[in-house]
Parts: sequence; structure tokens; C-alpha cells
Amino acid sequence: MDNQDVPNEKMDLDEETLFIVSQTFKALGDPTRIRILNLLADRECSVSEIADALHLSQSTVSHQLRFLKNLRLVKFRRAGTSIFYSPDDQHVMALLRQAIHHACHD
Amino acid sequence: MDNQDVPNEKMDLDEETLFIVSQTFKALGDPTRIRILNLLADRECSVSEIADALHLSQSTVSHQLRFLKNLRLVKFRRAGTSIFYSPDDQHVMALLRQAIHHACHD
DNA sequence: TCATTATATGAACAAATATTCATATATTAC
DNA sequence: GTAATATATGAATATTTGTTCATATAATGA
Repeated sequence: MDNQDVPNEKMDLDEETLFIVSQTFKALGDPTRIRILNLLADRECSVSEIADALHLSQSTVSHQLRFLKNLRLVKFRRAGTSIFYSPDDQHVMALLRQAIHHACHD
Repeated sequence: MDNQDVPNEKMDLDEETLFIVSQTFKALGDPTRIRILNLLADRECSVSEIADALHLSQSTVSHQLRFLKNLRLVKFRRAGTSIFYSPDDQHVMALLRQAIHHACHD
């Protein structure tokens, strides 16, 4: 029932693929980033909205958003002095959704 | 086309779920552990087989296997003096397979 | 029992990481 | 222009993490 669309290719991982995959999972391996992405999955948010919603400092949120931005996991748009962030990688968001689903139901 | 089986539940993450999810992704966030799991996805292996196949020291492999074992991501069976490891969490293996697939094809 | 082989483990170390604090940058309103 | 607000950034710090080295444990065969 899981992942009919992902063929079970037996492959050796080349250096680049390995790097991308580990980077991706590393991004999802921190509670703060998970909470941020989970919030953005629900709605686009400004930095201060994220900080307020998750009880985090502005600096912490900004640092983590830079991390996520560098990996192109989030995108942003400016609106006045605010900057609104939203998810930008559906594959990674799917991984997160799946992991949360499994953690909740197993 | 992705993840029809994972409903898009908007949920706040409780502490425990957050911990499980971040632990899971942390496990997948290291190149060495990815290589080990990717190898085990193909075939059951002893510690020394893993070390040989991936050009890692016995100690490194053993330490990482303990890590994966603690999270119940791998299981093992003894055969003489050898111990053979294999995957023990189909959900996590599915996440890995998906991530590799996406990294290769995007 | 003793030697051999395979694996596990603890300590030490270096490298990576997340957060905080202070401050810089940028936009808007006046 | 200046003040106010929102966000970004760099340095410092504490913690976590991955590997190595040395050694311990466990099973086998002579």
C-alpha cells in the first residue's frame, strides 16, 4: 500500500545523491525545523508569526529559515517590512507528512 | 501522484511525536547510516560484510548499527560468530527509498 | 583450555550544530 | 532626513555527533 510510485531500484549511491539525501534528512532532523515546516504546511507565515506561534526567538527562526532557504525547502515573498515564507519542495513536505503520519499511527 | 495514502492532517505536533519524527530523520541524516541502510535494503549483511562493502572500519559500522538498532530500524540474527543485520522498519525504508528516488530524478 | 575470528563498547577527540546576544540591513511612515 | 518595525547576520557558546583507538565480549574449532 505504500509508495507504488517509487520503484525499488537497487542502486549504489553516488557521492552527489548521497549528499543530497543526507542533507535533506538532516534538514528534517531538527525539532525546530520540523515545527516550522509543519506550520508552513498549514499556512504561509511571516518570520514573526512563526516565532510567536512556536514560541521561538526571532533570531532562531531567521537562522533556521536561512538553512531551509539554502536547501530550497522554503520560498519567500516580501510584503512591506514582513517576509512571508512557504514550503517550496513538495517531495520533502511529503516525506515530513508521511513520517508524522507513521509516528502518530504506529 | 504522491502519497495518496497519507491524508493531509493538519495537526499540532505533540512533544512525543516531534521527538520520534526528528529522531527518525536524524537517523537518516548521516551518509554512513544511509549507505548501510541502502545496502541492507538489498541484502542481509554481517557487520564485516558491511564494513568491506562500504570501506568502513568495523568499529564505525558497529557503532552505527547500535544507533540503528536502538531506534529499531534494523534487526539482527546471530550465525556462529557473525551477526547478520537487516532492515526492521518498512516505513523508514520507504522514506529512504523515496528520498533517493527524488534525489536521482529531480 | 587456548587461539582465532567476529562483534561490541567506552573513552577521547574533532567536527558539526542550534541557540543566544548584539548589531546590521531594509522597508515604511512621518 | 529620522523613527519605528521586521528581518538577517556574525560571533560566541554549549551541545551533539561521528570516527578512531584500544580493549572487552562472545562463539568456534583445534
